[in-house]
Amino acid sequence: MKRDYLGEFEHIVLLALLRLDKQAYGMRIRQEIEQRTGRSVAIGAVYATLDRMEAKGYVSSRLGEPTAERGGRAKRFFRIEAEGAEALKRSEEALSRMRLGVRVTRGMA
Amino acid sequence: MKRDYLGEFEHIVLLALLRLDKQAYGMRIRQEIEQRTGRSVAIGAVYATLDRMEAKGYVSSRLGEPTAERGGRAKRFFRIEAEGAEALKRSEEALSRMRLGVRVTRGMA
DNA sequence: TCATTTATTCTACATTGTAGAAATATGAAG
DNA sequence: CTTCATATTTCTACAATGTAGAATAAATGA
Repeated sequence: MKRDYLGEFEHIVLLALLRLDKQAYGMRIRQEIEQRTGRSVAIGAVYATLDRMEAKGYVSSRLGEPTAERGGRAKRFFRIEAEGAEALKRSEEALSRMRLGVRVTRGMA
Repeated sequence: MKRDYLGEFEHIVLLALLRLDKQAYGMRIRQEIEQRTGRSVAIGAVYATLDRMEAKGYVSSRLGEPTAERGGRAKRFFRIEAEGAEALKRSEEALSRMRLGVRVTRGMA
């Protein structure tokens, strides 16, 4: 039952990675999503999603230098991999084609 | 754990409803999604998703006239309800805000 | 060493996604 | 009226994704 496109939250997390670029680590990703979308995000949800996408090869991670400025554990930075970018593209294109010609944000009913 | 936005497939199905308008019944919805997105869709997936969204008040359904032209069971037509339209709008807007300023379909890596 | 801070990891469960066989309802043919 | 072919929905079971929050870890400075 291997899927080749993204779930809703996976989609949002990948967009956050692109958006944050080198700054993409768990806590920051969560903050970015909360600020942009206005919805609250459990930190566990972010990591679970990232871990699963890493297992699929969609993202990779590396530990940052332990040079935090005011204490605290080292950051784990994530970046999108080619397969993740492709899945993102597929999902974006599928939605885009479904949306073609329909008014989605005005007088939908 | 009540969600106020859509899963990926729910999202696509709602877009299909808008797109098909009065023609929106299970088999046709499936066909529309397959044609637009290029992915194959199990008919059970369509109904399960529609049934769950109906339970949430996102869509409603009514049975069509049993006046099929070449035999076959009556169609069950679906339409999007106000709450579904709102959820769709929220999902679209969340994605849209996450996408703002990032190149999603070109040179993403 | 302890308190504080920042961040990740873990565990458990809810919701959504998926597949395909089974069932239902019709019209047409015999 | 019985059977066949067709169109469509319904059902069942399981896999994948989403979510929550407590627990744990690692670093700093007093």
